[in-house]
Amino acid sequence: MQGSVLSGDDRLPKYMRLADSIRTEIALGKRRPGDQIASEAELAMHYDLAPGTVRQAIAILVDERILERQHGKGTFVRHPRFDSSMFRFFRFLGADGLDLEPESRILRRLLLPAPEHVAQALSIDVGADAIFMNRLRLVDSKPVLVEEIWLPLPRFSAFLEIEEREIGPLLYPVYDRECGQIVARAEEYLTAEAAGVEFSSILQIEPSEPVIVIDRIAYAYDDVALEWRRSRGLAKEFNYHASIR
Amino acid sequence: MQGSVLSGDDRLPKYMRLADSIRTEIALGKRRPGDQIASEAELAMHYDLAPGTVRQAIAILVDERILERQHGKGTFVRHPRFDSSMFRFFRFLGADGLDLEPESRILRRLLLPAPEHVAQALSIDVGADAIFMNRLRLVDSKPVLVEEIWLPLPRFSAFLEIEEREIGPLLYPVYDRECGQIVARAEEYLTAEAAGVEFSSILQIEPSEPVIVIDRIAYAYDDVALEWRRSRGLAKEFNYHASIR
DNA sequence: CACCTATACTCCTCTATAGGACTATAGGAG
DNA sequence: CTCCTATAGTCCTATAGAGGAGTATAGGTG
Repeated sequence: MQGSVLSGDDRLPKYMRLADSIRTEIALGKRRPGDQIASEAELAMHYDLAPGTVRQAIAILVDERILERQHGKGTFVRHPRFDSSMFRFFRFLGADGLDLEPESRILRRLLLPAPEHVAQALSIDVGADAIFMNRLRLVDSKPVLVEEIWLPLPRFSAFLEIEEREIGPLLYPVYDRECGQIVARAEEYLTAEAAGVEFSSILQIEPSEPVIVIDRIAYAYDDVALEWRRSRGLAKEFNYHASIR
Repeated sequence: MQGSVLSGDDRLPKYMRLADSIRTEIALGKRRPGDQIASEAELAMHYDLAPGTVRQAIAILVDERILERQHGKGTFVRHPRFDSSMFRFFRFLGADGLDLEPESRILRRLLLPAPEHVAQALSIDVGADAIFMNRLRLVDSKPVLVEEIWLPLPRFSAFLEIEEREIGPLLYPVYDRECGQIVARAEEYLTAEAAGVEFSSILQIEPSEPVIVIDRIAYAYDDVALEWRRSRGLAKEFNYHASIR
């Protein structure tokens, strides 16, 4: 096929409109992570563009970490891989000095009315029912992280039905497989506080000991908020790194 | 001038070698933040390259936040602006709800033998003398942040001589003006802990109250480590945001 | 004086083309 | 069977050029 025309505002540069068009295809689910997109030559032919213009469009999406180029193979929808990012920050070393894979234990999973800050983040009505899950992460059978997770309905209603043993330590693959929801990006907000009575007993520390609190809102490709999560972990195991310039 | 030849390994693509060449000029101090570099057309002429190749080289440096393009005006060495980044994280609001400019009070400034972690970061000998500075940041006359700062000799020897009143709240401009040292980028490492007796008294809080600890190593354009800094601030005023994908 | 216009310089968009480098596969040589 | 080679498809590098768009300035117009 040849001579197809780019949609969108024609006052915008062609490379932007092509990038928008590919981004939209992904947001609509026509292309999933891992899928190969059309080659640069095909896109150029299809939309009647010069190769350089196509490359410029793709460069934008590579920069946004939506696409990934592989020299000699093709261009692919990137697999977002940050579910375990909490363990970029928390390094738990076993007696042998090697990183340990943390276990997961679900403490509660039920419907509850969403509190205000959650409802706002997930764009649902305050007090509307949502799925609430309470999870404990353990390393060497010692608790290191507690999580409060909120998921909106009806998008995640299937998540209440599935067996607990089907839920591994990584939740985002489960969201994809069981509910068809793909997490594309997230925003994290980080602070610290004293553990307090509730969490000190769960984490088996003193109430005055500091914990890191990470709030995360996860979004789909179309920017719909999918999950609200608050994680608390031992501050002394926590180390975050950032490069700034 | 025309027909100049790119230096560096000629197995590398030309755009990379041009980027390297510009980066090196900046590292050597031939170009300073704010300076305008040669136009794309001039560079293309000078090195006998196609305009697209020059643009590709500049794009790399723009991506690295070393250069900045201004449509219609030119391309400039970017001003690194992150000295106040601590106050991206700590938001101190006055009674009127507006952001407050924090004051600075230097508690100590003297030569001391560098402890191991500092010496390692600054690539100097353990126990070698270095400048140590202890600084307090205040908002509304209330202490909110304590800083320990280490600077290597002989690079910063002028810093010991200058009057305290010449040192404003922002140190990096002082490093530039007084010592000719430009901070180009930094690495930050973040954790939290209980304040402890020493810092609780300085920050006027309880010893058990949590504080955020930010270690920062600042580097020049040529990747020489210029400053080691550890800042401690009230955790409850601290909020860090990150986008991940 | 205030305003407009022409000019020159900058980066930006887009076209068109040629060949190199990397990957994968099919088929033949040994 | 293993190894090599040819081939085709992919992204990557580089060339050359035309015109658009934003910025600044000099000089003319009213």
